[in-house]
Amino acid sequence: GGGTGLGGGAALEDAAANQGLTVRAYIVDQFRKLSNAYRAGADKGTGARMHGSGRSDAREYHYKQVCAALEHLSDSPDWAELEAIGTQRHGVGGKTIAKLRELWDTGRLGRVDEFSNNPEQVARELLIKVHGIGQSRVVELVRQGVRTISDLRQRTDLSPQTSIWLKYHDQLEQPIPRDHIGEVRDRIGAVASRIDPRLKAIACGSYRRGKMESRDMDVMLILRGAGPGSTEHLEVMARIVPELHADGLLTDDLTTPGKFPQFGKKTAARVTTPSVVQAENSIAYMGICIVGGVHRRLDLRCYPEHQEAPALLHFTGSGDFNRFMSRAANARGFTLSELGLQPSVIKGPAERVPSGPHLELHSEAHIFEILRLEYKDPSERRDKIDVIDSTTGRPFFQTRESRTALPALTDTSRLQAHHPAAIT
DNA sequence: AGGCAGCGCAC
DNA sequence: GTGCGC
DNA sequence: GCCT
Repeated sequence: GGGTGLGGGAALEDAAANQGLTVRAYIVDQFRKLSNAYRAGADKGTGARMHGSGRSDAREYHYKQVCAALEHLSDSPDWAELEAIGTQRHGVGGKTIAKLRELWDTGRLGRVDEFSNNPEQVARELLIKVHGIGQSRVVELVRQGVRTISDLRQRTDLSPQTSIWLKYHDQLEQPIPRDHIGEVRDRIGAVASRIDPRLKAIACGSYRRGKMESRDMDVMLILRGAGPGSTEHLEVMARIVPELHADGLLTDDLTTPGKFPQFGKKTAARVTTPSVVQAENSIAYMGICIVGGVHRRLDLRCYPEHQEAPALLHFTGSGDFNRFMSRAANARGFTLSELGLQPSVIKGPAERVPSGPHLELHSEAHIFEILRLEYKDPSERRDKIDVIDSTTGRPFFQTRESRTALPALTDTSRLQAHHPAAIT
């Protein structure tokens, strides 16, 4: 390829330097902007049916893969290194290489400029950060003229969850210091063991991945001794949330913790809807707590002990890592979720159905082992390229050769021989 | 041409 | 069932 | 947008 002539890549180096970034960081930033733009419905906001309209989700996904690949470049890649990822990295194709070439030659991406010069697109990317405003609502709100958070506050048709979240908008945007999350876990753990001494609290999410700061708090409760068939863990949320309000930790609920809305005074849900009945047995809680005088988002979930390993894996993330690990599981003939791991097969169009029992999972490492994936410490679970095929030692989604399901492992009888206590 | 993770909760 | 969050 |  060209670009190795005099001054090749100078425009790119200048653009990066102007922002105080390495060339790699600048390139990743540009593609991350594309991913964010498509998440915010970049090709859905305009009435004109442009080419590719309606593929926002897939493109967001695509550009996330591209960012993962680009993260593995050197600080100052030459053109040969950039071009090489087109053949070396799964998910990077011709259009992406063309965009890299555009960056190399001009230091800019026309598509990014297009988006940042479009006030409606800028508004969509701002407003989609609000809790409860997703791609669908943001497109409609912006179409109706909403441009700023202030505009949004004027609306009378916001969901209760969105209204609550907006009350603390500025505080919720602030990063949470690591220490605060450990403190909240301990407070929840103390309250939990008063309710039932079998309960233990574990902080997951980016905290467990070792980050010094987090965007929210993710705490998991495990009911020790609870096995398959037990439903006791479903009653925990309705009992503990009122206690956490009384303790002064919780200030607002974004989900209904149970059938006692009088305890969660500011609960977002109404009293008589079917969802409240359903919420009697909820395993997932989302709310707002206050630590060190600052309001923070808190997610709380409760699982029986036999689901500890898959739940821990799932809620430790990252989200991208989960998606690609699940895809790897599918390719191996399994379905993976926070509830467990079980053999499954494709049946008909777009339908995957279980073909065997949930396996007994002793630990996170056990899950990696069954799937023949290299164990990754929580701090190493970042993206697609961290999902490693342990039979080759290479990223699961990097080779072009097709992979086969694991014959020995999709054979359920043999599986149960290896793991005699498979769970139905 | 179909798939891109899989689930719980609000509505 | 759709929208949303994780 | 890319893979199968």
